Amino acid sequence: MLDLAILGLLSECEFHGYEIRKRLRDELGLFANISFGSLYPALSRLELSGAVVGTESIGATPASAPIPLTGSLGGERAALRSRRAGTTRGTKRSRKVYRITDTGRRVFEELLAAEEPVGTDEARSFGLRLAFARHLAPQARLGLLERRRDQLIRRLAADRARAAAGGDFDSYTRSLVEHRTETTQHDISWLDSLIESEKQKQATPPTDNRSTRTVGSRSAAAKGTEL
Amino acid sequence: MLDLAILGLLSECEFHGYEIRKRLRDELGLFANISFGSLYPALSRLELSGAVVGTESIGATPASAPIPLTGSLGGERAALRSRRAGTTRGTKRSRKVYRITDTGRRVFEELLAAEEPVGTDEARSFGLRLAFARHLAPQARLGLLERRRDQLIRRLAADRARAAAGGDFDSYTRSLVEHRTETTQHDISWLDSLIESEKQKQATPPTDNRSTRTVGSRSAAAKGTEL
DNA sequence: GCATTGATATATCGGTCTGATATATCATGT
DNA sequence: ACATGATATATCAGACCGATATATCAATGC
Repeated sequence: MLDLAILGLLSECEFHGYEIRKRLRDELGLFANISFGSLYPALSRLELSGAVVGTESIGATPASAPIPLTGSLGGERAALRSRRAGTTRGTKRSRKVYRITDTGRRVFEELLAAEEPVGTDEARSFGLRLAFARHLAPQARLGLLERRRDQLIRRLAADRARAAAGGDFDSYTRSLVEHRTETTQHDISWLDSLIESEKQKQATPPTDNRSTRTVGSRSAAAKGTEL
Repeated sequence: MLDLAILGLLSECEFHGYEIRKRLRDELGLFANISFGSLYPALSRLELSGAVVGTESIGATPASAPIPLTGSLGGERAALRSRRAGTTRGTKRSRKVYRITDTGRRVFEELLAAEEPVGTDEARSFGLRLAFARHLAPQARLGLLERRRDQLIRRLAADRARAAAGGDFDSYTRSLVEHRTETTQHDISWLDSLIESEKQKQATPPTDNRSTRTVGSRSAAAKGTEL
């Protein structure tokens, strides 16, 4: 889960731990606030397995900055300032910058294409994979969408069975189940439109006919579903 | 989290571990498939702290069945059958039946009324508390709903900031964030209607004027929200 | 000037939950 | 007779979270 997110981030740019946390929090909103107690062990794990390499970057960076692309680090400004002021001592603030390796890219693609674990944070797992869907082969992408759709269909069936059978719910519980059902239906419609637009894209492979519009948004949902 | 769910279940009836798992899975759909690796430790924890007592119930139950209320246990049928067949040996299948104590009820109310942890499984945590909302004081119930609403408002703001600022998303990521935004809006509307109907209920406390209809379903959402 | 606050940065610890696995009893179908 | 599957409990490694510790530095206030 975390490994996939980290590798996905690093596949585009190199970062240090603290920055990875921020990106994961701000970029997609799928990870509220990754704990350092899971982030740093994850980075160690990935480094040990050779998926990433971490280089100790101890300030005092020369003007030809190999500073990572992040343009807003207090440390960098401090380094510049101290150099401008004539102090030769760079900042001693240590940052370990991580870079993905070829092995890492392979691992990333494996994780991304892997069968999703069921029952454990399904929504987050799917969301994360969808956010990196551009790295998937078209056919694998379609598989991802359809597996997620199946999950939701099963959930809808379970919710309906609950509503039909039991029934000894109080009004709060009843409202909870009702709302869940509606939400699941909405999710399924969304997936239907994603799947439809994905199939359309694959049907016309060569000429990229102005299909830059947001995928699956507001297009009539696939008619089959029977909600 | 699990403790709250377990105590809530046991507050109505006594169960053994396996049955608790089933109920948690089937009843609300909030827990997909609780792992025994968390369930049994949780029960031990609760027993050690005096919130529940577990009595080893080794089959051979007399006909005046103090069998827990679950009417569908293979073991029970087996016991009956073996008795009918003249065998004095009851089933040796051991089950540990857990019963909530007064301490446990107190702990349950504390957990239920406690400030929800943020960021960690917010949806599940809220859903669980809503399912037990009947055990809350009206004012605490309103607090629960309004805290949840605040969470969602914050999420909506964050998602909009993401959509506004960044913008270097591919079509999949864009669709993901769009869909999340819609879902959050839907959740807020739902909470608005729950809050509205809760306030209405509290405004007219004495005469229970036919308010048995499902709470907050289909009623015009509170107008203020500005979605 | 200098102290407090807050952002940046890494690390570790205890505790909770998951997934896998082991072990056993019993019912049912073939 | 034998396999399959539901019932029932238990344990383990590993992932993740929340809290906490530590340190550097910027900005703010007095």
